[in-house]
Amino acid sequence: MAAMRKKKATKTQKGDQTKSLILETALEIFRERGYEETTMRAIAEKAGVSLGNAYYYFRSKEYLIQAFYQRLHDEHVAVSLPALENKDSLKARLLTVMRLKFDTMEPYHQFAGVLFKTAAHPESPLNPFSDESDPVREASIELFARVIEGTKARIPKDLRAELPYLLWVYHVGIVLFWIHDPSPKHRRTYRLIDHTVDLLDKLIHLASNPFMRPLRKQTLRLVEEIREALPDESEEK
Amino acid sequence: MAAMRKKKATKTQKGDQTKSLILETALEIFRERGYEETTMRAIAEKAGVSLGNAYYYFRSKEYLIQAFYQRLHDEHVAVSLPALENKDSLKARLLTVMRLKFDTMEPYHQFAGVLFKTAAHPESPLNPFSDESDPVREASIELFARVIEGTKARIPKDLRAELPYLLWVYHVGIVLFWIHDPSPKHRRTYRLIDHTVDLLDKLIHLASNPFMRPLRKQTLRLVEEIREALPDESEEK
DNA sequence: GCGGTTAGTTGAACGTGTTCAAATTCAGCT
DNA sequence: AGCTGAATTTGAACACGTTCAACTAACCGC
Repeated sequence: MAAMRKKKATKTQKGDQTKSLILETALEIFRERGYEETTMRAIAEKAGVSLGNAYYYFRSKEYLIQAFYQRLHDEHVAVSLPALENKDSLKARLLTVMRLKFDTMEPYHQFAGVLFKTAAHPESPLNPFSDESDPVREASIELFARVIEGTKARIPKDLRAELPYLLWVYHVGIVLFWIHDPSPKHRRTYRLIDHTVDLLDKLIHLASNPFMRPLRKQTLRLVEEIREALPDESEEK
Repeated sequence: MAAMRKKKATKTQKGDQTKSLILETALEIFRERGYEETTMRAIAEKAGVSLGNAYYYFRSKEYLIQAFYQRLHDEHVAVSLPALENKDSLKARLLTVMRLKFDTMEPYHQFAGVLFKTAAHPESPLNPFSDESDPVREASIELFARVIEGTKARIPKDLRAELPYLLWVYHVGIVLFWIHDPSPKHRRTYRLIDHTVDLLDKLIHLASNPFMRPLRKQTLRLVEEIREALPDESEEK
């Protein structure tokens, strides 16, 4: 029941090696050809292992994406933390993190779509909403907590507590937009970020107004209810 | 380029018959066994046609879902319109339509997940956001326009114009929740509807306050930008 | 060393979505 | 009736994700 880090622990050093060899190879072909067009056979062949061996380490093709997503997040954190150091305002900090997110994802745009395709499916292991123990989601929310921690804005406690999660949901929305964004260099996504961050900043200040307290309370209660309802079936067979 | 109603026109009366026979059969097995567990072979066999024949009328298994979604919407409209007749307030009207939506979808809960699984994929023909000519989406937004038309609430023109679309997006969100909702009879979804409708009602009134005009304008400009960016590739081969 | 247990690896086989060239039906025309 | 071309129908073949029984390699206690 507790959150365990890995799906299937490799027991040997050699096993680790093989596993990451397969993952590297898979990501390489994904980047070149996209997800659908990459066959498990091609991955296995290029990695120099048997087809069955790939399935020994990754329960399905989808699980390769989860590994990819993990890696992407690590990279995002790695570039975000230094960039945040000299930023004070909530707006600047959020803007920084959001922009860097998509800088990081850039090379994978064409096959990132599949992430949502599978992620939205309730029974998919990649579903970002269910599976309480999903480490990537937790870590991602954690990053938004950092964004907020570092600012001096006067935000009520109740809102402050939910804000990391809310920003994470917001970021999922922008990712969804980005996936569909056909504009060159995804300029539209960046413009959308600029505008939404500006708006969010204003909304947060508005919501922090004592005048807004009842409505804010009601909204937050709702958010909490939704959060509770979602993480359920962590089937972790 | 113009919105054409059907993907692939059947040219004969007999063709129409075969097509709907296949669809009926498919929906029946879907309801019994779920989407993933239903094979095209099983559909063809039960319908008494060949495998290839099913593909003559439905380009892929996914297209069967689109047809299902169309039918579901028709049914929803059919029960919604009469129910709206004796309701005046925006809140009551919205509540009615939302509840009926999920009453209608109830029998299909277990296989509705696949809708989102594929719908979120940018290249999927089911993607509810792209494909300008998608008749189901248009019709669905139209229903929310009806919800608003029938009320006397004083809503500014600019907001009134975007509200049908915004409510449609809201409804998509609730559907997403419902798909994941494991509570018996999906009570949680209904509770969520009650709460969110209440909140939306308040928000709409708040946004209609002259005091809120600048923020409202900014938000609506943003919504418009997002809407413009999305519908793109209607590949209609 | 040896037996035994566990980890890792193999590739054939299966089920399923999809394609396609060929066969069949059918309506309209001469 | 016979012809023609389009609409419809067929089923074999293909490609791919996934499974699994069997095999090999590595390690551990004796």
